[in-house]
Amino acid sequence: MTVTRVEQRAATRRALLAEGRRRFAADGYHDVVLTDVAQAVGVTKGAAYHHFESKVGLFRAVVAEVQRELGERVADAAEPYDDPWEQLRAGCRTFLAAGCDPTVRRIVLVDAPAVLGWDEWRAMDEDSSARHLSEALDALVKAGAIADQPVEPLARLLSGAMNEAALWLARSANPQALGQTEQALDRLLNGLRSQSNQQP
Amino acid sequence: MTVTRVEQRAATRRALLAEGRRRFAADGYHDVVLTDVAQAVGVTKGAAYHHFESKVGLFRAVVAEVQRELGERVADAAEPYDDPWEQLRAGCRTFLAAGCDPTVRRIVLVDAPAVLGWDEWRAMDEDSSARHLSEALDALVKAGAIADQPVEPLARLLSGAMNEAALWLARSANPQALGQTEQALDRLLNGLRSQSNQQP
DNA sequence: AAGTTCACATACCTTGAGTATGTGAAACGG
DNA sequence: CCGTTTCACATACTCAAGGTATGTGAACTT
Repeated sequence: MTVTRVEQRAATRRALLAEGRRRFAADGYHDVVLTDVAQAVGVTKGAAYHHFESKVGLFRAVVAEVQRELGERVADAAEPYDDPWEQLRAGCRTFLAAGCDPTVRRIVLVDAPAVLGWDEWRAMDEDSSARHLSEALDALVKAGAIADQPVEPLARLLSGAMNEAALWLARSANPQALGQTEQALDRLLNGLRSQSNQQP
Repeated sequence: MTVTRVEQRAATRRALLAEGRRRFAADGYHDVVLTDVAQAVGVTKGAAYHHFESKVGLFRAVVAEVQRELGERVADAAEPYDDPWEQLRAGCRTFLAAGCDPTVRRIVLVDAPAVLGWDEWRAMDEDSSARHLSEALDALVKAGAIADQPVEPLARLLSGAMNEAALWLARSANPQALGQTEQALDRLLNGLRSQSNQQP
């Protein structure tokens, strides 16, 4: 019952990643101690440093994983629609809901910018979910559905709006809050429509 | 040339606060070492712990100070206008510009949520700048200028939008970015106007 | 079967936050 | 004016945790 090295290596790495993810989400980056993460997985700190160059390195890998999953969920939600407006709305709503997940919330939205620095965080965000937003807006501009304008500032505004709204929603006890936020977001987006194209 | 104790105490506290503010803004919370802050001011770490209960305590005091100044700037910018729409726009524009300040950026927008926790950060934000936003929106709803709706979700969306946009603007080399962001924000806000009230 | 690689374990170092206690000058009471 | 108290710090120490240097045994190679 001997195990190959590549198998073992991959298993350990996955285990460290999973345990780190759990703890980073539950306790926040600062309160997680690497030795404990390793011990919980049945290895020592040395193993963690063999797989990741540092505590930040493990965190970075976790952030990348969570971001990638988030991006996929957003993309999957938008994909079935043909109308770019509906794609945008579906993506936004999925993001709002997903951002309330404690893992996304704590790891990606709260800790990552401070731990990795805003520039790196933004680069990772762009690679995953924020890219979909820019693309959707770009499609709407090209289709003439919204006023011709630079997409980047708009994408940043909307991305930040949804990030913050998700953080807030996760803390809200009001069950209507999600629906109200979606409505408010719809109103804001509606402001972008070309004049001939307004909806009530 | 003997100095009273209250004077001395106040002077030391102010100096620690100022030096901490400089370093937190320049290096980020994690890379600032309390001993160095104290030494730069001509006292030892003991003094810092006498005035603030911890490193986080000093940081919290700095955040509160920066937040308060920011809130005042926003309020001052809005105050001269009578029209609530113009008050909102002026406040938003001032916030966008102020958020690019490295001190606000790093201390308030990047580090504070992770270091103090999102809940405390939000409470402080609400006490200073975000409150003005809610009040402005509330006035617009009551005046019938924008559709009747819960103000809180909308305020969160807009607050997050401007926070993120400010972070992005600070990193943008494009001199037109600020103007483009202001335009995009205007378009979004315009979507809130009551139907009878749309503007080009 | 001998040698090499490598996925870890072990032992150690270092930094920095936090604490416990000391001290001397201002405040205060007589 | 003098003894006492207060307090704004300084000094010396503890401890947790990130990081590093090196050892080791099992898998892989030849």
